Amino acid sequence: MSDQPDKSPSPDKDASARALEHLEPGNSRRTVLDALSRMIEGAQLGVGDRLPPEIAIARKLEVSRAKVREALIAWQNMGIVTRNKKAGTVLAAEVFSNAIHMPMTLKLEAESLLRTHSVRRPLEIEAVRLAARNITEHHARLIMGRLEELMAIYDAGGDWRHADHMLHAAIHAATGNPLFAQLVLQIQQGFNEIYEAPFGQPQLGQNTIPLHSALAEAVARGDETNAAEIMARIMDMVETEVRKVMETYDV
Amino acid sequence: MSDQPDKSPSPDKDASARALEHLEPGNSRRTVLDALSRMIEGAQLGVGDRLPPEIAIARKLEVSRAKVREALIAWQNMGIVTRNKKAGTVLAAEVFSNAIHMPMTLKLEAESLLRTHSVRRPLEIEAVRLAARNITEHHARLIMGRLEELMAIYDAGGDWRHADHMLHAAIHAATGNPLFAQLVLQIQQGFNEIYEAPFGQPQLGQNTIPLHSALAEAVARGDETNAAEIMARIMDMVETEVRKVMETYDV
DNA sequence: ATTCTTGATTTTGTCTGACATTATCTTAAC
DNA sequence: GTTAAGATAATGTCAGACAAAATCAAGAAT
Repeated sequence: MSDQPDKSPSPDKDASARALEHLEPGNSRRTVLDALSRMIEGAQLGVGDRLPPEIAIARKLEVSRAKVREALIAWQNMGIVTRNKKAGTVLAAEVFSNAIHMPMTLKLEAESLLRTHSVRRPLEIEAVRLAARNITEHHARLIMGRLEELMAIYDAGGDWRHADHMLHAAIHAATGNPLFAQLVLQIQQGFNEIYEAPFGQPQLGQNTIPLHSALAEAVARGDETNAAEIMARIMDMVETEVRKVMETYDV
Repeated sequence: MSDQPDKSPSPDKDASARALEHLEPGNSRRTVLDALSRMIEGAQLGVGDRLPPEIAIARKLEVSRAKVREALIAWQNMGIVTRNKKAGTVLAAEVFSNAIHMPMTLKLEAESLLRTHSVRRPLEIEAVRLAARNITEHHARLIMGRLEELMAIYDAGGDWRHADHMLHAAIHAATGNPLFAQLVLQIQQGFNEIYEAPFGQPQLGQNTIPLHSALAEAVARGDETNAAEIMARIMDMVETEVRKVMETYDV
């Protein structure tokens, strides 16, 4: 058994202790988060490092534990840290002491993912239907080209998200109606913003990639019904995955 | 001294008391925010209305004040509510707006009527399907009320467009997914902008009004299939009308 | 020697009750 | 009528205790 420099045994504890020394009382408004930011910067904490326990922070900062708690929970809600019973509070995203005001990124309200998805679903289905109906040789070639790129990256185990997006964009283009592309793009962005931040699990939709071959072919061959059917199946699979993730994380 | 209906002295208090009755214990994780969401929806609270005080919520929900506090602070951080000492917690944004941080600045201007319509179509159909599936007595009553208003104005030969819009809004509300309302509203606005300016013929969709009775009833009775069918017919009729107008004016 | 179990420990999660602070409302004085 | 002082009601803060859960370590069983 070789050493595992990736997940060293107790870097957290070191980091946590080191970090504590960078905390100073200094009481004023917005103290806690600022102090923590300075601490993180000063102690050079990175993603995966552990923050000191609430009670230690509270003592060092000379405030009550409740106040520290609320501050840390605020960060948790922003996806900056994760919090677990014995594991403590762990940095999940880079924190820049200035950028903490984070302009109200999106927070995960319980069902926002599913809501977003349920709007995307009919649009995507209608889009492939239209694309199949209005398919031209030019667009068919474009779609099959994008499919090829996607499958190459997917088979190689790379990050297929961009390629996936390009394939869908090609299909939207084939509808002859740019509104579909615009709308679905925006919805998709909203979806990703909601999803990636809190869960940090980029592989949502992975299972649907193999289905994309059949989808692209159906569209290229002009088979409206089949294309719509496959897209419906893809959308349902995504929904299932979303529900599973939500369950896992008890959202 | 005349009364001031605009800034009534204590509407908050009314709202706050009314709201309290929509709170139910139900304990699990993430309870508090969910319960509050339901409360806001149930009591029909809007921007500017006041939530009950922390302690009242805590008692009603049978949890500690600290827990309620953390939940409310989370919403505060999201910009959903504002909190002040004596003023209490006040709704600052629609609760579900956080699900939709998307800019949603659709540039519909240049697009043609038909393009707009073909995006609206699947959304409206899916919306009535969802509305019928999730229909509640409250929403059913709301929809039928709006239908009555619409038909009264229509029969009297008045300008029914606002009433029509209100009916559709009620249906969107019944879906439980505010994204539908937002999207369709924007698309509809784009549609109107494009249409009214060049053609100045406000009665587009006139023929579909009689169908709205059947639509509203189908939704209210929870008949997904029938509702979707009728909506599809309505959308097709609108499309036919648009084509006719375009032909007439040689667009 | 390895695996499994069991218990101790640490940390967050929750509750309780009290007091401080402050924005608003009320009342009284000018 | 306007201003000023006090009462009030809400959030803000604190301290201390216990519960729950994840990790860690030691010992037992294979």
